[in-house]
Amino acid sequence: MPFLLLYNSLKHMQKFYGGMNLQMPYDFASIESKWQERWNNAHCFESHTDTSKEKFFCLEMFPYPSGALHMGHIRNYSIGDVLARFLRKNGKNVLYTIGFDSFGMPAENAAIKYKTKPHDWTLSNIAYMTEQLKRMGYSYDWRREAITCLPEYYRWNQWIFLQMYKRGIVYQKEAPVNWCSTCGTVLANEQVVDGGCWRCGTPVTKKNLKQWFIKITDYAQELLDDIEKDLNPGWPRRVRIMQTNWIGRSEGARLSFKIPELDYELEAFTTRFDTVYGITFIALAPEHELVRKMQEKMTPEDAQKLAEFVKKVSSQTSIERSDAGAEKLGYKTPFYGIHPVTGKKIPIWIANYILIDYGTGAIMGVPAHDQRDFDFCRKYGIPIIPVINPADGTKLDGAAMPHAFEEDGIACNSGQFDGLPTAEAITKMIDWGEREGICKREVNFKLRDWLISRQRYWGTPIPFVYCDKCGVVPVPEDQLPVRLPEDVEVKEVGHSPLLDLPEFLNTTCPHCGGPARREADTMDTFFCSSWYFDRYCSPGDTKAPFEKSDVDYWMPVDQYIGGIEHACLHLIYARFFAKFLTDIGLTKYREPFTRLLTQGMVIKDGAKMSKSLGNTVDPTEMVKKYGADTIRLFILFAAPPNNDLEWSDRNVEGTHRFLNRVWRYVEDNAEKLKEYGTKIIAMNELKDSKLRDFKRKIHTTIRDVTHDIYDEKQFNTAIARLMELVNAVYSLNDDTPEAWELKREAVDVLLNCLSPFCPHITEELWEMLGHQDMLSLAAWPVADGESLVQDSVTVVVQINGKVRGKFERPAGLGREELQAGILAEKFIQDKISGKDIVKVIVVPDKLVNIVVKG
RNA sequence: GCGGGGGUGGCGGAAUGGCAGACGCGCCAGACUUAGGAUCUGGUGUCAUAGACGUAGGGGUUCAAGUCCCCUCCUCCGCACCA
Repeated sequence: MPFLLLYNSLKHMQKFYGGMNLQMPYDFASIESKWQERWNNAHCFESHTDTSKEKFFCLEMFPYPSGALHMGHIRNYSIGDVLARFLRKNGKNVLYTIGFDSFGMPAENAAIKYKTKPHDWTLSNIAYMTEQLKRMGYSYDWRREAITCLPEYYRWNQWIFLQMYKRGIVYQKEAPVNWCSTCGTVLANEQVVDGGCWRCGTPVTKKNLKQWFIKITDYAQELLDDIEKDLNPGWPRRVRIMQTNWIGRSEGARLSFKIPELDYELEAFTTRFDTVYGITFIALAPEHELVRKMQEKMTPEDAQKLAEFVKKVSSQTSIERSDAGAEKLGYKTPFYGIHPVTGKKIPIWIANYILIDYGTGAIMGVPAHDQRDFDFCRKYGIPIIPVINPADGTKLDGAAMPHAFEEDGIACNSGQFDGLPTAEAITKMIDWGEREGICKREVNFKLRDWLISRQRYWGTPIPFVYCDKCGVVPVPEDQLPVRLPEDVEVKEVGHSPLLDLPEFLNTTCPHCGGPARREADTMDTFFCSSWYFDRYCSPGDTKAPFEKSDVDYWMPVDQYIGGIEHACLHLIYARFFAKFLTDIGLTKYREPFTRLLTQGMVIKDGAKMSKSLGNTVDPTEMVKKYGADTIRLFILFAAPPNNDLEWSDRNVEGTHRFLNRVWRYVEDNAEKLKEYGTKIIAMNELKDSKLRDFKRKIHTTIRDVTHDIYDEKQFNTAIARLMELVNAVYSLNDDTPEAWELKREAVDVLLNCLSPFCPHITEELWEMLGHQDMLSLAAWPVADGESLVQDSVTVVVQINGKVRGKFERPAGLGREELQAGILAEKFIQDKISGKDIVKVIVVPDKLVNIVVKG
């Protein structure tokens, strides 16, 4: 009775407040927290290494703890959780957890702005975001969480870095590096996007600094080869192509020009050795080492002019300098190089369009067959000599050509090689050049070594010290971690706070025991994210970054989910790490991520949700209003994972309505459903065609949902199938015991199949129906073959390809039988009377197409 | 410029070469209501009377094309002086 009163008053409230559309027939808030607590107490989602079981490692790109989750995170993790829950229910030993990529610049900026400390700011963000994640009901094994800014984690960054040093793939070099003045630090090549800083967009300039590099280029070929060998088809084509282009392999030859006046041999790389006879100039990057040597031999006035030119070019930002439309600037030096084939004197220029860090930083200029060289020569009046004519017989004229001829053709003006088609010319001329000692076959990559030094505080200290006596000395492994001081005030001083901390900087040399200084630069945070998944396998290990047996069992990741923006950053670094760790015997997989899913952006009002555009939707608010289940379901239903997803408040309500519909049905019919929950009626026991159809619907739903989730990762259609099942349940107006047994079967299947998407409401209803087990751990239903078989089928009849009728037929009729029966139909007879049947196409159980004439 | 996706109702989106538009949103009508922005039922590509036309546009292959082939347009994304 008290319950009834409450219920009625709720109904009244609904009358008055229902208009606000927030009155919930089901109390998602308490249901969701109830089940989150139960899962936690039952340790349901904790996984253990167990080689007797088939594993599945489901991984999501872990977040940067910026303060709060955004919808992009919610989307990413909702996709992952569905897969994790689905596979768990399908008997896999699932590793599914999360962590925080918690080093990096924003913490320093926030520390200045809010007068706090990066450490405190970061950890409090992590605490808040952890609450948000828990509130969403994701089935993480929280014991495995990895937080990269804690010494327990970053000490292994240092350790791995030292292993790389030992193997000779870590080195220090003074080089012109990408500099972001806003961030006050250098950037790796991959972090320069459209000539600007990937983080803040500031145009990047070059700066000469001594920095730490990792020789990722040693792995260029393998990184390239394995894209097609191991990542096809598990990775999206788009990402494979992006990485292939980024690595940028090209085959060609290296040749050299003697410069007698400077006693120097200048090397250049070309992919078009067949055009050597067309060389009319040589061009160097302004940063080339030869520039200094030239200046020494020039008159002071000329040297000064050259210096000014170099200064002008190098002060250009990379956008100004490398934009395809940018003006080509050159400076003619008084020096000549000797053409290696013809022996002619070739003038040497310095040009802004030559890049110091590709090839040798010098080129052979062939204006007739390279548009860039062509533009340059037209501007400075350098001669143009064609050495290839088009295959159609046209003869090119260097003085009259409107643009460079870059296509293949027939060699000319090339001595003994005249008449050869381009492909053959390239091979034969390089063969000849190698025999004559003029050139050498060479492969070049666009990929550069990974610059990992950052002039910042909030990162992993690079474990090296500088000793006046011993030089650069690695910190011994047993002295790790080199701890980052946490109690530090960050100020806007333009350099790392570590430089102002004598207690950090001053140390003793591990080698000689004398006074020494620590390296004050920290590591690029992409170092942290290159192996965190290994740590997930073996969390809390204090003796090693991870236990080999754990990693051998769990790795590689079976499904990785994240944004496309990491295609050429994180996803290349992590692949490189995998290869390195395997090479030193720590692991045995060579590719870390077997399958990759790149989810689309979350869009609102036609633009990516972002704080700067002010079009964000706060997940926490949405969860408060509709519950986690609704938000999860909406985000998975609104679009397939790889598409962009348009946020729609209306559709959120629609999704919420669907869950209410499910709730209402089960609650309103709970007694009946429980009463009849005892047996499954087999298909062959059912006579009524309506009931047989209903039974079939249950099982086709299982079949289709399973396929959509696992094979297609097409969650929107899986959810649509479940909505159809709900509609079917509502529509079955049959009060017989048989019907109730079936309805009970349908509801059980519905709740089970819906549970990966909406784990809370389904657990609650599952329990309401008297189940003793936890739905999250209950086995996924199996479609019963017999129940899938159709009794009858609708056969579409076409005449000349146009639909003219539909007929019910028993399933499984043979071609002839089906054709004869259809042709005998009076309706069809009437349609084709007086015409000749040319041909009849029969697709059993589906279609008959009658081709007629006349 | 090069490379890769896309283009289907009012909207998000479905369709192993075989009934285009599943499912949802929205909209329309009705029911229950004092009331409805709740719920339920029905309808909803376009034009029309039968029927025709419809998947960016044009051509082709096929008994049959949103789906395969060729051309064009539009759009999004990535790379962009890489020798």
